[in-house]
Formats: sequence, C-alpha cells, structure tokens
Amino acid sequence: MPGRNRLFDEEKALAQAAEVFWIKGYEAASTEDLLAAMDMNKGSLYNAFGNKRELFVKVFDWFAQRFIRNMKEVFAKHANTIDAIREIFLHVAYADDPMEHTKGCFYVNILGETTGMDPDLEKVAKEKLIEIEKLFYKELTKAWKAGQLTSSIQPALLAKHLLNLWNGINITRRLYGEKELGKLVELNLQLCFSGK
Amino acid sequence: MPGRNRLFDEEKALAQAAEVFWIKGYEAASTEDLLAAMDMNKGSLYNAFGNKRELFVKVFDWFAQRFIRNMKEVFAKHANTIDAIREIFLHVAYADDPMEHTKGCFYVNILGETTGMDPDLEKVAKEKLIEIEKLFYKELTKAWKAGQLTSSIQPALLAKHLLNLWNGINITRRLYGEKELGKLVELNLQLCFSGK
DNA sequence: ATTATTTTATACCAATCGGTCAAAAATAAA
DNA sequence: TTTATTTTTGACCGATTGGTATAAAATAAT
Repeated sequence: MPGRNRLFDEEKALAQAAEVFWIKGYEAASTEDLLAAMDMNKGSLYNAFGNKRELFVKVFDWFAQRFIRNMKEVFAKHANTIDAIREIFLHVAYADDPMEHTKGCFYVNILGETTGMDPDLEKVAKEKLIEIEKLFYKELTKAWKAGQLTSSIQPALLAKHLLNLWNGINITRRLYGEKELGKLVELNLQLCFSGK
Repeated sequence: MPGRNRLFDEEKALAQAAEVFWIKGYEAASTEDLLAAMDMNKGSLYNAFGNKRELFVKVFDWFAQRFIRNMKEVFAKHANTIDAIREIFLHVAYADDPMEHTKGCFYVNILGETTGMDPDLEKVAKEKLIEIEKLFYKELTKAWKAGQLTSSIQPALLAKHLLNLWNGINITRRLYGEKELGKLVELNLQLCFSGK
C-alpha cells in the first residue's frame, strides 16, 4: 500500500519555517523563502502542508506549544513566583542571541501584521497572547493564596499588566540596549512587587 | 514657462496615503491601494512623489510632524505634567474612533514590520519613537525642577518607562476593551506617580 | 496664437507572487 | 517482481507587484 518515504523531518521543517515567519512575518515570507529554509521543493511542501496559510497555522501552533511549555517550566523551577516572572522578563532584556531583539515576539509581530487585515490569523495571534495572560493569572493566584505575593494589585489586573509589559518590552527591545531594558524590567518588578 | 496645474491637494493626498500605510503597513500597501485612496493616477503619483518609498518617507515625516505637535499641545494645555501624561495615555485607551485600536501606533507598526528587514525605514521609525521619549524627558525634567513631580523615579528612566508603556498599550489595545485598557493606564500612573 | 513646460491618463513592462500539474523515483504489500 | 501508493522534482500558470513610456491635456509666458 504505502509509497515513498519522506525525505524531510517534519519537526525540523516546522522549526525552519517558524524562523522565516518570525523574522519576515506572514505575508512577507515568500514560498521561495520557506522552501529554501525548509530545504524542500515546492511540490513536497504543498503535498505535505496544503498551502502557505495551513503551513503557517501549523507552524504557529507548534511554536506556541513549545513556548508555553518553556514558560511553565520556568514557573515550575522557582519556589517563588516573582522570581519566575523576573527570569521571564530578564530573559527578554538579556537575550541568548542578539538576533532575538530583532525578531521580537512572534505573537506580537503576527498580531501587529494581521490586525484589521486578516481576521482569522489575528484571532489566532490574540489567543496565543491571552494564553500568556492566563498563565500569569494562574501563577499569581497560586502565589496569592500561598500568601507569597507582595503586591497590592489584584492578580487579574496584575496578569494584564504583565502581558502589557510583555508586549511593550518586545517592541522596546528594538530601541534600547540590554542594560536599559534590564533597568525597565527591574523598575516594573519593583513597582509591582515591592510595595506591601 | 510653467505648465498644467496640479489637480490634487498635496496635504490631502499625504493624509490619505498615511491612512493606507498606517492600516496596511509599508509593503502590504500596494500602489493601487495608494492610488485609489489618494484619488490619483499612477503617472501623477510617480511624477509628484518619485516612488513608493519616497512617498512613504514623506508621508511618515508629515505624520510625525503633526503627531509631535499634537502631543506638545497636550502638555501646553495642562498646568500639571502628570495630567498631560494621563490625557495622552487615556486617549489611547478610550479612542475617538474604535478603528484606532485596530490601527495601533503608526510608528510601532512600521518599526515592527521593518526591523531586521529594511534598515533605512527601521531607523526612521526608531527615531520617531525616540522623539516621543525625548519629549517625555523634557516635560518630566521641567516638572521635576518645578517640584511638581510626585515620583521617586528619575526622569530619564521614567521617560523610557513611559515610552515602553506607549509601545505596550498600543499592542495591548488590540486585545482588551477600553475599560480594561483604562484600568491598565490608571494602574501605571498610580505606580509611577503616587508613591513619595 | 504659439511655445515651452508640467501634469494627467493609460497602456505596458519584467519580476515575483502563491499555487498546480505531470512525470520520475521510491517504497512496501501482494 | 509486479503493483498500488506516496513523495519528489521542476516546469509552468494566471494574477499582482512596483515602475516606465508615451501621448493628450492644461497652463502661463512670449
């Protein structure tokens, strides 16, 4: 019954495609760009993934799955929720690779590109960002109940504030150096978590 | 010597083009889109503005001139600097037209689109945003010297924080309703200006 | 009215876009 | 080994992209 085996590794292909979409955006990423990065031919790509849009959604979901898993691991690693939040934001300020400052947040980029132009992709990007807020909310509530939260701000509002900080810092990282970004993060942490 | 008079009004043409670039972005705004919005023919546009890129730069500079002038007027209007800052950010939260939430900040949009892809336009967008920071800094310093600033944060850092808030809220406005955006703004003002 | 100059209008251009198609190559069940 | 099925490959497609060319229309100085 079955035919020829696939020459490409789906996981690697998705990772390479994610890189292209992340840097160039959805529309600006041409099929040629994707083909080159994924090391595939046009026919193979369309046979395996349908079309550019379906590929993007698959790539975006794959990326989001890894992203949220990594974020959860940071929370799991720290006994103190505030320490986890600090690590998450300082990791934006002081990136592993300077290119990450150029790339920004994949979610934010796609939301910016598609809002008002492509309702379906806009909705997908929104959902991913709200997922971050929900994770913040869950962890903040946990810390609140444990009496661990040194903040007078309600968890629901604080979670939104942190997502807003996430959005902001992922734009601002294209303007300032790492030291200045670090100061902005520390300021926000101090303002949120030092008072009572 | 001179020939035919222009049928179009340059100011109006720039305003219409700005609207297209603002909503669609630089690359996604096609010449056909621009032509339709500006109510011109292709030959006229290229004769008057050179090419798409030159048009964009002219549009962007024209927009920035109006933008910074409006912002300065808000500061001039208020005796208290914090009141001016409140008006500026609440005007983002509660927009005159709901479409403004979709459009976001023209500067932020272009910075996001061009970073790492189009160094020249990236630089232009960066400069416009830094101009906002500089205006915040100037006004905060003025308020500081007047003993008017109820904040323990240094003006230089506070100005960066406000630009970061600007960047963030102009993304976040695509996620939340006006009431929630208003709460985020008030929280930030309280955190920045209520303590000592 | 002629003339030099400018703008307008539209047909046209090569390049690139996302996507299709058919043939060749590879595979495992029969 | 034959056969049914799948993947790979690259030529090809119409549509759209930013930009150009040319001629008509309009203008003010001569």
